[in-house]
Amino acid sequence: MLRQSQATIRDVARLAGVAPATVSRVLNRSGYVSERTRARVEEAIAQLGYVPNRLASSLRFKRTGTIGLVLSDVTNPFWTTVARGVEDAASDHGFNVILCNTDESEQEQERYITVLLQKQVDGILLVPVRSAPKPVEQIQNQGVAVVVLDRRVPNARVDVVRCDSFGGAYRLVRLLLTLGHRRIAALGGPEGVSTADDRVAGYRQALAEVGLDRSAELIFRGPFTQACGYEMAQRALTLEPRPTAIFAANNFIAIGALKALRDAGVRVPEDMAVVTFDDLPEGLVVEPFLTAAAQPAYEMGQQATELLLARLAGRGGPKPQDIVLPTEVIVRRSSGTALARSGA
Amino acid sequence: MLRQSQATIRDVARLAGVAPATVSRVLNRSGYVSERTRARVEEAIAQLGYVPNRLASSLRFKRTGTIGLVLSDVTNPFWTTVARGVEDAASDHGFNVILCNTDESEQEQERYITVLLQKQVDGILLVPVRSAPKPVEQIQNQGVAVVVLDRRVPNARVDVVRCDSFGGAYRLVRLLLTLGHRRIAALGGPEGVSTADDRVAGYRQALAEVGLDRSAELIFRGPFTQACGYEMAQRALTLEPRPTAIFAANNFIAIGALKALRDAGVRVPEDMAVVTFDDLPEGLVVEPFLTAAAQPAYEMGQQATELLLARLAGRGGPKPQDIVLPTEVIVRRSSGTALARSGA
DNA sequence: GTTCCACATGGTACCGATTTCAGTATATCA
DNA sequence: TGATATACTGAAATCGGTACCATGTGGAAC
Repeated sequence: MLRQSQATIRDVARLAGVAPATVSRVLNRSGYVSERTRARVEEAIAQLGYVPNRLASSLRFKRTGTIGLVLSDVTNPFWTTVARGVEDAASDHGFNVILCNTDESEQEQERYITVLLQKQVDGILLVPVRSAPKPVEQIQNQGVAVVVLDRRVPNARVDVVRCDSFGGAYRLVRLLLTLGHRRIAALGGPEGVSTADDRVAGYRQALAEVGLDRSAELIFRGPFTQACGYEMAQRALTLEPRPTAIFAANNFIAIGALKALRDAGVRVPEDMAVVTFDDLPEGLVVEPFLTAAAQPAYEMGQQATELLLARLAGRGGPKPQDIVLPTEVIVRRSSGTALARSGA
Repeated sequence: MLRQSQATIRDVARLAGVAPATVSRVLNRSGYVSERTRARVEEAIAQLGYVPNRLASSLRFKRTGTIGLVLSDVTNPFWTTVARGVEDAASDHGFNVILCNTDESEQEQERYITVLLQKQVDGILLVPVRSAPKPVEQIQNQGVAVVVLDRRVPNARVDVVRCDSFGGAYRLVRLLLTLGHRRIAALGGPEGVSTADDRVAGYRQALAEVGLDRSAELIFRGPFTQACGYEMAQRALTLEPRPTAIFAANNFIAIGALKALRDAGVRVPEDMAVVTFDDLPEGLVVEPFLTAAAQPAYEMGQQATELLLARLAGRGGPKPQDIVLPTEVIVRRSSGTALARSGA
C-alpha cells in the first residue's frame, strides 16, 4: 500500500477492461453504462483506491469549484464569523474556500488576487483594503466573478454586500444624546475605508441634528486595532472639557479604549459612557457589557457567497447589487443611564 | 476590456511572434532567451493582461502549491490563531491554504479529505475528529503528506504537532491543590479525543499524587462547547459536598461554566475557584480574569506547517515526529487565594 | 425485411503550460 | 578548415479527465 502513486482513469480502465471514456461515464453518471460494466468499473476503482484528479477535469471544464476569500485578518472574531458564513454557504453548493489574510496591506491584497486568478478560482469575495476600484477591475478583467464584502468601492461596477455602518453609528450616537451626553468623542477607523468613513459620517449626522456639528477636535482616526483604540482614548481623556462619552468604531478599538480608561482610573459607565460598533460573539464573553451596534456577520458572509454563486450561475440580473444588511443596537451597561445634567 | 476571456500562452506567443515554449522560458526564467525576444514577449504579456493558468502547470508538474487545513471550527479563537499561524507559514513558502471546518463530524471530515485529495493538495494539516487512524491512512495511501495537529492518533505512523495537554492540566490542578482545594470538579472534553483524555489524565495524576484518586463522580465529559460547559457546571453544583473548585478542559467550557455559576449566584473566586485550559487572546478581553494553561496556538500552526513543508521537500528524517509544545500556566484572579481550611 | 431508435462502448481531440529533443546560427579553438 | 561549444528557438509529447463523434448492438415499428 505504501507509496502507491496515484492511479489514473486509464489504470482503472485497463483493470476493468474498458475505455477511459466509460470509466468517466461511470464516475459522472453521464451517458449510458450497462449494469455489468458499471459494477466492473466500480470494483476496479475500489481496488486501486482511485481518486479522480480534479485538476485535470477543471482544466477541461474551466471550473474549479473554488472561491477565494480575501479579508483583513481571521483573528478578529468579526471576520471569523464572516468566514464561517462564507464557508458554510460555499460548502452547501459544493464549493471550497481559499482563505487569504491581507492585514490591510495593499501589497498583500495584490499578491493574493494574482495567486487566486492563477489558480483559476471561479469567484472572489473581496474585502478591499482601500476604496480604489483597481483591484476589483483586475479581477473583472480576467472574467472572474467578484463580490465586495463589508466595504463600498465607489467607482466600480460591482456587487456589494455590507452592513449599515452609517445607520448603526447614527443610532448609537443618538442613544448617547438621549442620555444627555453632549461631548462625545469618536474613535474612528482609518480614513479611506468606507466602513470607517460611514461610521464617522453617522456620528456627525446625529450630532448635527442637535446642532452639535463643530466638533472636529473630538474625532480621532486610525487603524482598527486595539493599540490604536488605547492611544486614541488616552488622547480623548486630555481634552478640555473632558468628553463624557466615547463612540468606538469597532470592537478592537473599543477594547483598547476600555483598557486605557481602566489604566487611567476612569470608570465605565459612571465616569465615561462607551458605545461601539461590532459586538463580540456571545460565546466569547461571560458577561456582555458593551452597548454595541451588532452586525450580522455570519449572514453577511453567507449572502455574499450566495450572490457570488448566483452570478456564477448566470443569475442575479444585469445590474450590480448593493445589499445593505441592518445593524442592531444592543443596549447594555457600558452606555450607562441618563446623565445628570449640568451644563450645555 | 469587458468579458475578455483569458489569454493563453499561445495567444501571447502569437502576438510576440514566437513559440509557446519561448514564452514559458520567459515566464520561468529557465533556459536561454535573448534580450530582444524577452522584451517582445513581456510586452505581449502586458498588452494581453495574461495570467498564467496554474491548473495546467500543476497538472503537468504534479504540484499545486496548496495545502489543506482541516479543523473543527474557525469560530473558536484558539483555532483562529492556529489557522493564522498556518496561513503565515504557508504564505512565506508560497503556499496557499484551503480551509475546512468539520464541526467535529466524522462525515464532514471524510468528505473534506476526499475533496482535498481530488484537488491534489500537496499536503494536509489534520485535526482529527477521532483517534482512529483511518483518515490519516486514507491520506497517506494517496501519497499525500499529512501532519496531525493538536491531537494524537495512537495507531498511525504520522507526524504530530501538539501541546502538552497532560502537563498543563496537571499543573493547573496542582495549583488548586496548593491553594487548599480538595474537591475539584473536572469539566472534561469528549471521550476519544486525545486532548480531552490527556487533560483528564493530568487532572487525575495531580489528584492521585496527594492520595485523592477516588473521585469519578467529580469528572464530567462532553463536547468542547459553551452549552456543555454550562450544563456540566450546573450538575457539579448539585454534588454533595459541593466542589470548591472547577477545572475546565477548554475555553468554551470555562465560559459556559462561568455563566452557570453566575446564574446560580456563585461568586468566582470567592465561592468557587475556576481554572481552565486555553487562554482567550489578549486582544479580545479587557480585563483578563481566568487562570489558564495557555497554549502557543500560533506557533503550533506555524510549526506544523513548517514540518509539513519540510516533508514535501523530502526533509525531516524517516521517523514520524511527535512535537509537543509547552503550555504556560497564567495565574489570574479566577483561581483565588489560599482557601481557609475547614475539613478535607 | 428494412428502418429507426435506445442502449452501450471505444477512439480521440482537446484544456494550457512545460519540457525534452532537435535543430539552427554564431563564436571559439585546435 | 573543421570541430566543438554556446546561445537561442520551435515542434511535439505529456499531465489526467471529458466531450464529441463514430461504431455497433438488439429490438420494435412499419
